[in-house]
Amino acid sequence: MDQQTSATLRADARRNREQIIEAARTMFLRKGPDVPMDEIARAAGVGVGTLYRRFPDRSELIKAVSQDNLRRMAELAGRLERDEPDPAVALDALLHAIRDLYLGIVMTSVSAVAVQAIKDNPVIQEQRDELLGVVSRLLRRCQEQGSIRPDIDGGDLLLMLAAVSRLVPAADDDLGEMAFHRLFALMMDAFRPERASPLPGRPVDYQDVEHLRQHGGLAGFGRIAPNDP
Amino acid sequence: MDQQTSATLRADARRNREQIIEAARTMFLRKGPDVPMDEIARAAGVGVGTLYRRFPDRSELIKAVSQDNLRRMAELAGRLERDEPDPAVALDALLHAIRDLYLGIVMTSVSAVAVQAIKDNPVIQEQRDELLGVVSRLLRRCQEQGSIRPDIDGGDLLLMLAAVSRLVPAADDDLGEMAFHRLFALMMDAFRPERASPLPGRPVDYQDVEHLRQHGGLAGFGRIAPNDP
DNA sequence: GTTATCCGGAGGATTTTCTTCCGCTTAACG
DNA sequence: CGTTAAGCGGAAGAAAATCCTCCGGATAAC
Repeated sequence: MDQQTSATLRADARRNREQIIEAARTMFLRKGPDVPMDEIARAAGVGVGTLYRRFPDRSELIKAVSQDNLRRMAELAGRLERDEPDPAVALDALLHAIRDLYLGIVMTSVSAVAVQAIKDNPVIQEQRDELLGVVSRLLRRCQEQGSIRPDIDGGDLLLMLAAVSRLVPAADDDLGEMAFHRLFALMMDAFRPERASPLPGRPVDYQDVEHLRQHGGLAGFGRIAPNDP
Repeated sequence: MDQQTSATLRADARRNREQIIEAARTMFLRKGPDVPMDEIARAAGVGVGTLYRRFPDRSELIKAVSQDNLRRMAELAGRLERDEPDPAVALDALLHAIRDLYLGIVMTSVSAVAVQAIKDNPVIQEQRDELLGVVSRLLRRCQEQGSIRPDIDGGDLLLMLAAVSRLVPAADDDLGEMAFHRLFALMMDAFRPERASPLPGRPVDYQDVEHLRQHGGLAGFGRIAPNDP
């Protein structure tokens, strides 16, 4: 059912499908995972009927958004690692892409439905591993060259991104846009190595993040779909 | 109606009232402003009836929580400014108090209902101004003594706190607790001067935050009560 | 120009959340 | 202790929010 997605679809239908995913990506970030379907449809400029025709239920939509996010990121990550010799520049570019696309890293790494969607699809799963792998390697190289503090791991980065991502700006608010960019930049400075003060606890890795997701250890984490186990 | 709050109340009733406020404080942070009243009641270990008897509707509860938050913080802020000569130590202590109490700075500074509640009560309003004043002064002194980067304002601090506060840990999860403390520390490091790279935009002040709240310029900001104007 | 595909959104069905109400408990006080 | 006024819990009816189907009309494709 998901295969003829882009193939046998009429032009307007394909356009609408993309608009829906785009709108859902932002709305999930802005209002949370149980934002009403009507609102998503309105934001996408289509009727609810169209939304339901393309995505029979909420979890299908979440799956689609997650996979789309992941595909974009994996693509970019691969390209950057291949073409950009300086890991600091590459990591910077990757994080900026997350910001500019409101990519909701939370969703692709953290939602149970999204995780299920990923497991269901070997290609996507490979993309996920690839993406996390690239981030890990870039991070390590940055730490080796001294451009990122040594006392953090990928999970720390992920959690910080998740926190800041929650404050995605409204579409038409310049001040919000400015504040969001600024907050993001401020966050990135937190990872710089100069005179880093000792952090409590220990570096948080991807496995920790997975544990937090599964056990609801942090509010706003996991349970991206209302009826997640 | 709010005056005999602590006065003419039977001992068990007063205890319950406090438990409700405590539970609501955390639940608002964990689940957002429209968390069902039943959940708050359950978390407080009381029946819904008790909750409604004490707080006739949601906005009364939000008001009570906000005022309670503000009272605690203003008290601590005043004490710190008076007794602690080093502004860096004082500011640090203030921020740690916010963390330890899950104080929901968001709510006290940012919700329309909370803002209304504050305007309704001159004493509380004075406490609010006092608190923001203390933070401003401490911040300025820290910047003068070189312990905080000079290119930020109070609003930047507030927004960062709001972002990180959203990831309040679950009650019984050690990993979540650790990650939360760590994230908080990481955030504070972002404000140190040694690693300051040029930030985009301009310093965000309290007035900007107020504007963002009123116009919904940042997701998750403002509209703490479902029917906020 | 024809037709298969797609669209929008009104509105009934369903789920979630609110709020009241009353019989049972308990703190307060002599 | 015993009395009593204050307080409690939570079942259940009311209200609100959300879901999702359905079909007359529009439009891309050829």
